[in-house]
Amino acid sequence: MDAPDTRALHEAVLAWYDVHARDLPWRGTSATPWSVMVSELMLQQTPVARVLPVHAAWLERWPTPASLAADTTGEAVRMWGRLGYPRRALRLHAAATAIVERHDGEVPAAYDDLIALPGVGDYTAAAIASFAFGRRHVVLDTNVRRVLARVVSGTEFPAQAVTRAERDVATALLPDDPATAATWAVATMELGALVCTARQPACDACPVAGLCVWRGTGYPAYDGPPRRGQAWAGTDRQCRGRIMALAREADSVGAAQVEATWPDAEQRERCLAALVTDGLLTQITPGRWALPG
DNA sequence: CAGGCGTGGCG
DNA sequence: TCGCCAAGCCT
Repeated sequence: MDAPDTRALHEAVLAWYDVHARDLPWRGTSATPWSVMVSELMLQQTPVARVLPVHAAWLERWPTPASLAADTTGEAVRMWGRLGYPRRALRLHAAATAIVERHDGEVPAAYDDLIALPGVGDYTAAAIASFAFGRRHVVLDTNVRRVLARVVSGTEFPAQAVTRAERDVATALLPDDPATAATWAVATMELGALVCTARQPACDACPVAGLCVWRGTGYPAYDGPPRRGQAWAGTDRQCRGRIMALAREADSVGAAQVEATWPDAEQRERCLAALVTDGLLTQITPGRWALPG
């Protein structure tokens, strides 16, 4: 089966998005670049439903990069709540500081300026430039990668890391007009999020089912290397999470409270020290810790 | 560059 | 139930 016709693909996906796009607060003309940037950091590895309330509260409290930069990292971590990966809160705070220092408090529009900010990698830089400023960039997130793997390449899942071939496919498919390219980017992401999902793709509802190589070749099973899972029980990540949950809920925590969170003393102390090193906690007195003030 | 880094919902 | 998954980044 041949790769789908680019024009037919564009028309089908864009028409579908026009009807089915979710009305998310960081989309649309009223969303500021800062709102888009905050959403992108929060959405890294985190479902939309969990981001929505935190994003709203965050922008209410810190409507500009300067307002966040003027507050403490500890307050940023506290507001981050249970979104997970709390170092993202530190990076967002650091990015806000850099934006004030280097860009006069305005979120930059250029990819090169964006990717130089803490917590902003290739995907996030392309996403902000595209969604907030209408620029033309290849936006390769897990959704887009899965959609292109199936529709164009005929495989159920993409490789572990982005390959050159994969980027070439995405580049070739990117519409020439910047505004259309930006819509294409968000539309392919949305298609992956709502229809072409990882576990149970809703091909009946898919606008490009008739063009899809994976479907057209009978849904060949994934035959690549085993996909990386995430260990959890007993790991440092779980231990760190327990300690951070305590710290978010109180002004400060004592050694006895920390002890009660985790039985293995050596691991507990190691994680506590690492959290301090990471800047997520500070030792305020001997045997007492708090979010950094 | 493979592995570490949170959290919770869902099939 | 429990493994898989959710708009990655950093080292």
